Amino acid sequence: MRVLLVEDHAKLAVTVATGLRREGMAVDVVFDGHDALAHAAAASYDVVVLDRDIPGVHGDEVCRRLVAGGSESRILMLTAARSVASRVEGLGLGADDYLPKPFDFSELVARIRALARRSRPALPPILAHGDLRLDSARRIATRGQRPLDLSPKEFAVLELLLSAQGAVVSQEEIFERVWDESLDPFSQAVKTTISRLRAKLGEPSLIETVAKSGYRMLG
Amino acid sequence: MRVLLVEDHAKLAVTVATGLRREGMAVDVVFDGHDALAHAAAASYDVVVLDRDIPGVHGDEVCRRLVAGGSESRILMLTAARSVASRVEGLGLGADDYLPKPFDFSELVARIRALARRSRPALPPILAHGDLRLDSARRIATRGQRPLDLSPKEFAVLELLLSAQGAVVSQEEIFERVWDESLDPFSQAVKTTISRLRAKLGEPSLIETVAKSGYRMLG
DNA sequence: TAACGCTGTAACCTTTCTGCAACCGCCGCT
DNA sequence: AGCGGCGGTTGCAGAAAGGTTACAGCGTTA
Repeated sequence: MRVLLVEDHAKLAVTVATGLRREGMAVDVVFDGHDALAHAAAASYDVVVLDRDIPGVHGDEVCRRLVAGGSESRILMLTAARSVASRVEGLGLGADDYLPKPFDFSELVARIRALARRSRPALPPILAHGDLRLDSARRIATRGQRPLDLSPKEFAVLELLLSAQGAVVSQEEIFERVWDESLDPFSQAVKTTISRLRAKLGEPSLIETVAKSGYRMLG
Repeated sequence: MRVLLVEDHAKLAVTVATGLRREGMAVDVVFDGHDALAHAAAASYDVVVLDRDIPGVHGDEVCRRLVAGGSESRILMLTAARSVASRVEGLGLGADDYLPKPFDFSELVARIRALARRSRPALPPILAHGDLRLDSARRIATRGQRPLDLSPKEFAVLELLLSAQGAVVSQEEIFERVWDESLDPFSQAVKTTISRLRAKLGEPSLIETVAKSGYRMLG
């Protein structure tokens, strides 16, 4: 695990760095904001431990630039003040965690570990078919780059068709699996919904009608 | 945080429940073992606070069945005896912690919190989503640089939405996880709270409504 | 005690969804 | 060619869902 420690008080910096190394982390130390930015740009750290009050570029500014620059590193801010106001500021800058000084060393270690462990959120399973994508958990559908604004019923029907992987799905099955019994079995709801779906999906057409049997995804 | 309190001593139950609610927890109370099992099966609690000596099904048995049933909840046993032997028994049944009566209220709160934390180890110290940040431990929320003044309920709902990482969260689930049973199930509390949250979060809008299925964080 | 903040209720308004029904067009059969 | 069946399309209206706001009860605070 790689850690960048940004701390201008030499003595504290050495103490902390040594302690972290003893915990098995690879620690680089810099003393001011400029070096911090330079190092962060040059190497990829899992966690940047950033004292707020440092020479050169102020910690807040370093934090802001790291975030703005799309850094992959997690930022743990060390704040001297413990007032609510300063906490709020810390949060607003985009840090991932913060720790008021003075802090307990074991707590610092625990927090660094927690940040490093935090992996990028696992991507939800996505149904894809050609350039069409359905994210069921988020209820988002896209065709190519274009987001599709689907109603719940439309989404459900499309989800069903996609999960059939190109096999034909009969109207009856669609009806049974998307609607409940309260609806007239001779209802035209399915064909209406398919029609609206086609309109929203756009060209080239993705839903094929198989005469007298049902529908299936093309592609 | 949702807590199920199983305690047949009415007066004590009310006192404890009130105290826990004041700490911001959603507390359901039942007085015997049967109800305890029924409730635990029906809803998902973070922590079950279980008096050992209760009518119906004995506390030990409730505990055993919860564990056997693969419950996600953490179990905190309240035991009358304070002997080491009873402690061993309690833990042997699968409880996650135990507390001998009489106990200090603040200790109960601390233990519940500790258990809840353990059940959700993945929650990062600071929940972030775009320029929105929540520090759950300190109950501070900011949007960009601006601090948000959220009420407890608003905070809880926002926390839930954030932790869903953009997935859709149904109104029902929000209701179950933020409110307790004392509230009418047809209550409009959720939509009211969402509305107030939106107003406080400001523009651009961050909470999206997904028709007939719930809400999700945008972005 | 007065003032305040939090929260649920209710009333009212707006938006969205969705089934229906009428109409259209294609195709095959007589 | 004419007809009938099947499927597609679309305007419409009722219903349901969601949003907003004022207000009241309650507990806490000054």
